[in-house]
Parts: sequence; structure tokens; C-alpha cells
Amino acid sequence: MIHIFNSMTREKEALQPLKPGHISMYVCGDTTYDLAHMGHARSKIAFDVIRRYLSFSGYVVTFVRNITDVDDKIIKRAAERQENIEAFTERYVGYMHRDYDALGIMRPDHEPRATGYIPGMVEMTSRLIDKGFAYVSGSGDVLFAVRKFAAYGALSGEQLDELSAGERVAVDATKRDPLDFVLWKMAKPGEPSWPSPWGAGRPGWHIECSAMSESLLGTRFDIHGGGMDLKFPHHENEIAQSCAASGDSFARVWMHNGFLTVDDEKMSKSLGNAFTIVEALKRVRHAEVIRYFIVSSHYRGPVNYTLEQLTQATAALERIYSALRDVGPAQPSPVTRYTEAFRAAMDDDFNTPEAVAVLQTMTRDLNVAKREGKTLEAARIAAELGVLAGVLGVAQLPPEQWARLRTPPVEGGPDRGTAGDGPAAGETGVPPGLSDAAIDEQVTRRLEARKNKDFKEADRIRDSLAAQGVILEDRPGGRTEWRRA
RNA sequence: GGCUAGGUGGCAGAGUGGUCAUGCAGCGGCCUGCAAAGCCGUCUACGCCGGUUCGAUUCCGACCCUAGCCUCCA
Repeated sequence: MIHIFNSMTREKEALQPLKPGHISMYVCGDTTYDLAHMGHARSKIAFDVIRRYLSFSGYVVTFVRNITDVDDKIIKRAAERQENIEAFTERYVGYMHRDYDALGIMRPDHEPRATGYIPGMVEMTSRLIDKGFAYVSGSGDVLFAVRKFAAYGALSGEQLDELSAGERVAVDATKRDPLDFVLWKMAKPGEPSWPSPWGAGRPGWHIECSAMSESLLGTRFDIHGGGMDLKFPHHENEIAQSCAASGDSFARVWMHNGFLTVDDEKMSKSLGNAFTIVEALKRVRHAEVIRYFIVSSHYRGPVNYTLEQLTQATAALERIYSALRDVGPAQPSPVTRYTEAFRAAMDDDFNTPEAVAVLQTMTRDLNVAKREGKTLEAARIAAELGVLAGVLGVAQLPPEQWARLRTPPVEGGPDRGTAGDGPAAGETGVPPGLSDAAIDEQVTRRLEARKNKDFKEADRIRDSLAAQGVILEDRPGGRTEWRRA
């Protein structure tokens, strides 16, 4: 039985699907006006793992993740670039897919774009006006009347009277309550707009998610997820809109991932400490290192992005891959205590750090089995390890391939504030080094020398390779494996 | 100010009312021609102060510190 921490009740609850054997989930996606950064990656990986585990547990999962493709920032950026908005958005959606694909994040079953659901947003806004939850303000915008929705604040624990809105931003005098938020904005000259009963305009951000989720998943579904920062006001507003409009209960469980930080500060564009995924990928030998790093922390806690962390994740993954080498043909892996331990960890609110610990324990047992010559058992553990690691999206490469990958040099700290607004350059900055063939040749030469007991020459070759980042491992039976450091 | 999360050994990071997390790094041993990898062992951890308890890092209360939200944000 899977238990999930529900942000709404602040308790772990047993997952009870609305429809037996099926889980529907909606996760807030990105506004595509810039390259995705590691903070986005953390959230996407967290929910990707949750989705994978639900599938692994036998559920049929319907996974929706939206794209906000109409927004002030998009309009501004496109204008600055003198690029048409559709082309601009298309370009950034492309970068987003490229980066998330690289991280092994599964594509959503539905990836609705806000601009494709405008009629639904207009319709929902009308419904809210009809039911008395929304009004047309003096400025012509349609606003949601927060005070009309009694449960407002339930998710965030905020009290309306304590929110002291307007403290940091000038209050719009046309609002009945400072906290009322916009459902439909009147068009401004030169901005994209759509027709509506209240005149040409565009939807507010919050109504987008409410309309898209209702359209794709209905008025109630199992899980709604997103970053901590979306809890208030975005998710609070979604609840108000959706519940008020439909009279239904909306999302059953609310999940929020913690932040990725840099120097213990939230990574974000406005703080100027954002690292793009593209940059991060250049610092690791494979995207799996980033995934391993992310799943090493619990999804609700904070995770601090440092090179040290990436280095440790690399070493930990290396250990697993190293054990996976030289294992016989895959053996059918019955459900064992390992899978049970893994499930126990994941069933408890997706405790990936504990699940990773199970993987590492399996790695040790695999090494022991190999050492004791129990090849059948070793192959079984390896097969099971591969399956479980797959749920987290790590250790999925052929071990030999992993061994041949190059780790880029990581000197100094990560550069700060370099989240560019364009695509990254194509080069990787990785020095060429020895080719696989050249290494194989040296290894063969060394084996010759060893056979002739010419250890001096053998050691010379090994030292020479080591100086070029290649580590040799002599195996029983006169074989030698190599891997790049 | 209100609200929400945290403070665990050199580093990262789970967890538990009284035996082990796990990985990285260090140290000792085994293995090895020597290494590497691996295995075994080791390294006085639980912010501070009270309380409950036979016993608290784990429960309760106060306090200190950190981060996030209350404006766009994964």
C-alpha cells in the first residue's frame, strides 16, 4: 500500500485511487520563455520517479503536465527578440523537450498548452461569474472574489486576514479585496488576445491549469503536483476556481517538491543563481549522475547543488556499474527481499534515499556473490538491481558503456548566474584524450608484458594510461578491464 | 508580521523510544606480482534548554538558527 504525504492534510495518507488500478495526475509544467534550469529538473525528476513507481506498482497512470505558452515574460522576450510569439515558444518548447529527454524524464501522456484551451478558460470564467464567485472589475479585468470561497487558504494554511496583501506590491484599487486574482485580462495593444464576453483579452495564469486539468482529467482526479513555491497562491487559486466552478472536490492529493538550492539559496532566475540543465550536463559523465544526485534526497526536502554532490553521485553510481560488469547472462529475478525492501521504502511517500540504499546493499551482495563464484546468484541480483534502478531511472546503461564515458574536468565552483536565454553552444568542452582503440592496444601490450613477467614494462604502461585518465583492473583469468576515471 | 518546511557523524543523506541506514572521503586488514576494483573492520552523529520515561536523536514544551511562501517562479 502506497502512502503519500498530502500537502492539504499535512499527513501521510494511504493512496486510494478514484478509479481502481488507475491514477490520474496533473503536474504544473513550465512557462517556456527561457532554458530550463536545475530547479526545474529537480521537480520534473521527482514526479517522473513518482510516476514510474506508480506504474511499477501496477497502476495505469495518466500523467498530464502543461506548458504555459502565453505570459508576460514570453510576450516581453519575444518582443525584445523581434520574434513572433509562436516561433519563440516553439523554439523554447523544443529546448525543454531536448533537456528533459536527456535527463530521461518520460514525456507526459498529455502536454496541453494554454493557448490550446482558451475556450475552456473563457467558459470556466463565465461559470464563475454566473455562480457569483467572480466579477468584472473597474479596469475591465475579470477577477475571482477570494472572500466568496470559504475554503480559501486551506492548502497553504494562510488566513485571509493575515495575508496582508499589498505589503510588497501596490494594491489595485479596482479589486474588491487585495487578494482577488485575475481570471481574464483585458488585451493591451500589440499583445496576443482572444475574444470573450468581456472583450478581447487573455487568461490569467491560474485559470489555465484549472481549465486544462478539468478538460483532460475531469472535475476530480488523484494527484496534483508541483513545486513548493506554487502552493500559494497558484494552487490555492486553482482549488478556489476549480471547486467553485464545478462544485466537485478537484485533486484528492496535493504533492509539492522541495527546492534545489545553490549555496543554500533557492535556485531561481531572479536571484541570478540558476544553472541550466545544459550546463549541468556538461559537468557530469552522464545524465544519470544528475538523476542519482536528485533521488539521493527525499523529494520534499531541499537539495543543494554543488560539484561535490555531483562527484559523490558519480562515485556512488560508479560503484553500482562496477558491480554490474562481468555478470553472466541475465537470470529471471523472482521477487525477493530486495524488491520488498525497495517497495517498502517507496511505498512510504516515495523515500528514494532509502530505495537507493537498497540498491547499494544489493550492489554489495552482488560483489560478494561474484567474489564467491556464485555466478547464478550474481546474475539474478544484477537483473533485479537493473529493474529496481530503472524505477529511479539510473544504472540503465550497459556497464561497459558507462566505463568508457568520459567525465568532464570539474575545476572550481560552478559558474553563477549563467542561465542564458538562448540555446547552449554545441561543443562539450571535453578534451579528446585517448580513443577506445588506442587504450585497447595499450592494454593488449601490457598483457603481453605481464605474461612475460615483465612487470616493469606492464607498470609503465599502466602508469602511462593512468596519467591519461584510464584505470586498469586486472581480473582473474588473465583479463584486464579498463574504465575512464 | 502571518504561514510552511528544516537543523543528524569529515561530506551527502535516511531513519528509529533501548542492535546496522546507505554512499563518498579517511584509517587498518584481506585479496593482488604490485595496483585498481572488491570484501571485512574502523571512525565518541543526532541545534540549545527543560519535561515525560527505567531509557530520547526519536514524544511534549520553550528557545536559537536556516530556507521558502505571502509579487513572477519547479
